[in-house]
Amino acid sequence: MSGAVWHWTDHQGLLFYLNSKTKNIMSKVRVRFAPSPTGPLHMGGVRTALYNYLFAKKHGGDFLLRIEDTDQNRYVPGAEQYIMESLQWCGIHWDEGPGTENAFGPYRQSERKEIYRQYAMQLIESGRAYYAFDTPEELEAMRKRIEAEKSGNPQYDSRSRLSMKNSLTLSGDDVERRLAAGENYVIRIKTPENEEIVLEDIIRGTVKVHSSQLDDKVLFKSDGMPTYHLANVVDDYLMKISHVIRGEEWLPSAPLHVLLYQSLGWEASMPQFAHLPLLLKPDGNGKLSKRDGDRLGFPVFPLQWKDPNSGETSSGYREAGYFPEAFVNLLALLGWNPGTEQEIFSLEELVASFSLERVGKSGSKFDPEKAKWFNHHYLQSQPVEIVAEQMQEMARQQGQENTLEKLQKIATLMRERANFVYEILEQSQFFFEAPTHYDEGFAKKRWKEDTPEILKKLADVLEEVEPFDTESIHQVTHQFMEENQVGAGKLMPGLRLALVGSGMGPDLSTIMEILGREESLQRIRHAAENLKV
RNA sequence: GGCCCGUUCGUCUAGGGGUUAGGACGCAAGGUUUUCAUCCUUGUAACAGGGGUUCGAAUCCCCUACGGGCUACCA
Repeated sequence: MSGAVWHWTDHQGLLFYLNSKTKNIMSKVRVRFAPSPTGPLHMGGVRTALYNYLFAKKHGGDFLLRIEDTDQNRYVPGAEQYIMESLQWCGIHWDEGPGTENAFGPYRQSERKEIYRQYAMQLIESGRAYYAFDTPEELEAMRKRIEAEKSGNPQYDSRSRLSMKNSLTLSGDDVERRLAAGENYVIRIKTPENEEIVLEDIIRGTVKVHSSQLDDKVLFKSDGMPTYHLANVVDDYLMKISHVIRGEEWLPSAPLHVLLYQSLGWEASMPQFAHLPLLLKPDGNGKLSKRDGDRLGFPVFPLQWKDPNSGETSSGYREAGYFPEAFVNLLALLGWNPGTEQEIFSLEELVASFSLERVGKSGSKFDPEKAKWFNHHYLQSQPVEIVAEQMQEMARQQGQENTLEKLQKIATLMRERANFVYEILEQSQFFFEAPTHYDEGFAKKRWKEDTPEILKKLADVLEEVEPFDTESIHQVTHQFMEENQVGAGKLMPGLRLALVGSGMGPDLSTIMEILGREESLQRIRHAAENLKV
């Protein structure tokens, strides 16, 4: 948390901010989520998007989606679509993005190509950047040389650039000739030699880096596309982004971005930064990565993803049976907390409670067990109609056809013991088919010599129950126990074995109501005839 | 290697000079239940280490250790 930054909102949701550099600037909150379509978004990316969204909505601002596809070599077909579908599934809706027509668009960097060149040229003209003609081999040789000499960082920087082929070392004529001849070139930033770069991070406070540690990063590539660094600064400026909320992996290059704002003369409208702690692998160390796929025993992706190149499929939270509400809830609490003991939050509640000041500094490991607990909660609070519909669909895929009415009864009865809809179905199989075998251990303990006789007698009584519903069955069964001097501990386990096939499950009267008279009696009599211990 | 960031129960975390260091998940025990599960109750378990500053440090400062990120014409 930075001591130098305070902010508060008014009722219009405008954010006034004040920091040590800028004075009393009033601006609308505009944030962006800027993924690269190089594959599926993993849960860490979704969390970044979520925090951006929450922050924007909290302050009545805009949330934009910008596709950072400046690396044409890494483009993966379907990735952009996947990203959008993932956000939509989570309920994270963007105000501006690909597909929305707006003065700030387009929102794909590949469609903004010409814009960047103009600013790269501006930097060249003002002496803040320069052309470089070095080949990959020459770059490699330079790194090796510095490494061997131990004369500094093996990088293209204010020291080494003087021994390279660029518009700082070459004559003006030579540079002109090379450009005219169409020789490959890049544009690099000319990092100041001796300057302290200070940035205020909302989460981390003041971060200082000396410019001598920074290298002359490529801003504009030989293929005519900008690198992330240039594109991101130019777009954030043009799109009037007020806060850059992104992963901690960007912290080391944040000083470069500050330098770019300064060099382009945009320092007064530079956004505020907030670098989020990373999501870590639950086993061992390191940040969670796409490569982790299903290796850890739980999905790392919001939605299932099929890699178009390898054909490999990675599972997603949606397909694993998670409700988007649960996924969003658990993600929100991974790195942020409200300062109260509330843990269950709807998206609306998150919007109301969220603040960057309460985002922690250290990385968090994801706990699959707690994820299940969240889903359990949302399974209980879901309208039972929805649960039944999902059960119907799942059962249908397994070739089972059931009425919604029956499934609703089952869902009501069974869901509290399940974490996922599919678990309800798994634990409810006895509703759909009669036991084909009986749990041996349970039978051994509870199926007594006289159990078949008692059950047959009970079946005869149940034959007459009217109506055949939970209440009547319950009443008649208890009356039966009393009249026949049979305790519940004696009758019920056997009855359960007959109806369910094992020693588990909910209330037997309710089970019988759902099964119906015919099926219930058939099961009881079948067990009485056939089960021998 | 260099630069930067971090470190409270197993995990997510509260707590920011004086607390029995709080909650949640998990785990364990007990209760409820005709069974299993749910549910309820109780319990288990943490300030990385060392120096300071202070009457007093989990909290402020320094060092160490450990972990992480970055170090591409990737984002």
